[in-house]
Amino acid sequence: MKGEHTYDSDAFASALFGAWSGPAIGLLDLDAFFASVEQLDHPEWRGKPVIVGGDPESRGVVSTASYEARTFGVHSAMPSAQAKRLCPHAIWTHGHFDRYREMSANVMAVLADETPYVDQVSIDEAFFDVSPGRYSSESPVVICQRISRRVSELGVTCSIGLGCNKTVAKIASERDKPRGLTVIVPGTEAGFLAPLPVRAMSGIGRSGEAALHQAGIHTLGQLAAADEQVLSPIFGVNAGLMKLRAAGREVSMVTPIDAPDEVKSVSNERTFGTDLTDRDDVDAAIALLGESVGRRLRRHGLAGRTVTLKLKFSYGKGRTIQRKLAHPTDDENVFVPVALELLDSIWFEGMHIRLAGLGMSDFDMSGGVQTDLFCEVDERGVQTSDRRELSVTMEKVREKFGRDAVGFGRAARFDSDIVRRDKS
DNA sequence: TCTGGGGTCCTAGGACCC
DNA sequence: TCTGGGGTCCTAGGACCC
Repeated sequence: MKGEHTYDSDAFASALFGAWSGPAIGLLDLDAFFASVEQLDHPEWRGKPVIVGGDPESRGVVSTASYEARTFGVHSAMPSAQAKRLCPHAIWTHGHFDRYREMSANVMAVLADETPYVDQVSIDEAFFDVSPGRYSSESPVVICQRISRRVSELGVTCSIGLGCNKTVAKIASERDKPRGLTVIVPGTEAGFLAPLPVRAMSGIGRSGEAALHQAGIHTLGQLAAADEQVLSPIFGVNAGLMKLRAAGREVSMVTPIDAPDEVKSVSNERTFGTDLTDRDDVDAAIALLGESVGRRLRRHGLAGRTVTLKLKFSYGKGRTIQRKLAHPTDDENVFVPVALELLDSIWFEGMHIRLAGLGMSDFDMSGGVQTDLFCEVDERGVQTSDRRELSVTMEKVREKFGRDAVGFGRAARFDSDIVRRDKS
């Protein structure tokens, strides 16, 4: 008997896997998620190639392609213009992210109803722990089949991988899509992983793969057996962990669902349809990015101490510059001028800016309040300005009357076609 | 007609302190 | 007669993920 199976029959699975030994970790991955939601909401699009992504005419990329579009060779992260050539008759949409978030929350609620141990890793993926005896004594396979069925009832489908840890579950989930359930029986994971290319394991990207090939390591089996001295220059402090993961021996923690993931940074960036060369335009773009970052910081109740300005130039290379502030702030009237000073430090006439990004991080508020006579600091030790109230008021107006109700007028310079990516 | 928009984590060098 | 080593903070950049 091989360790890898795809099951269709409840009876067969429960007969075979009534007794599961050790941890049972699942990964649920929603199939072509954004495109599937669009097809659910637009019945006339079902069975047709649907592409969620950026504008083919500017510099957009494909966020998600429906399975019908994938048969034409279209896939995530492909430049939209290329996708358009491969599949000219595809239905295009820029996406409806509030709707995707809503559907994602419904799916996560199904998971939470089955087990309290859920780690949501993205809008369309979550690990869950269904180890027998941890929460329920039911067969993990049966629980996964039920999850799959309940998700289908919501109008979208998922693929699930089940194994002894996250690495195994994740790779298993990719074996059979869409609507697959792939089970790696405990004890068979090393054999399942060994022949796979190193790139199959998350955490190994293009450059990691190249470095491993250089060292003569091509498969996960070879990685598991490799000398840690060889892996150290490639993975740094994680060399030992990568070996363990490749061997299928990693021990995964799946935290209870109510443990909120700590937000480490909040940022906003924008690629322009045509490069910005005028300094006033760049300043306006940064101010606009700052509004969005400030709004999200305040919504999360966060205040950051590090301002990061990110630029990409027309010839491809980029720069990121950071500055640490004396006080944390959630007020763009404070951190946007800092970002503009950072820009001053590298700006030259003739610069072609393809992308500008602005981020805030370093939210640790435990450092205590420093006193500073030269800026306003509120009772939390957060630096503010007399214009913060204006920003807050504008947000409230927008919430009530819509995004375009009020603004500083600089938004009009840039179209807004921001699209997020979904890999499945 | 080469590459979007979020994020996280790690490394390495320099400044600065003892 | 100026020099070692360790620790920590800050900054820039890169790899990776969805």
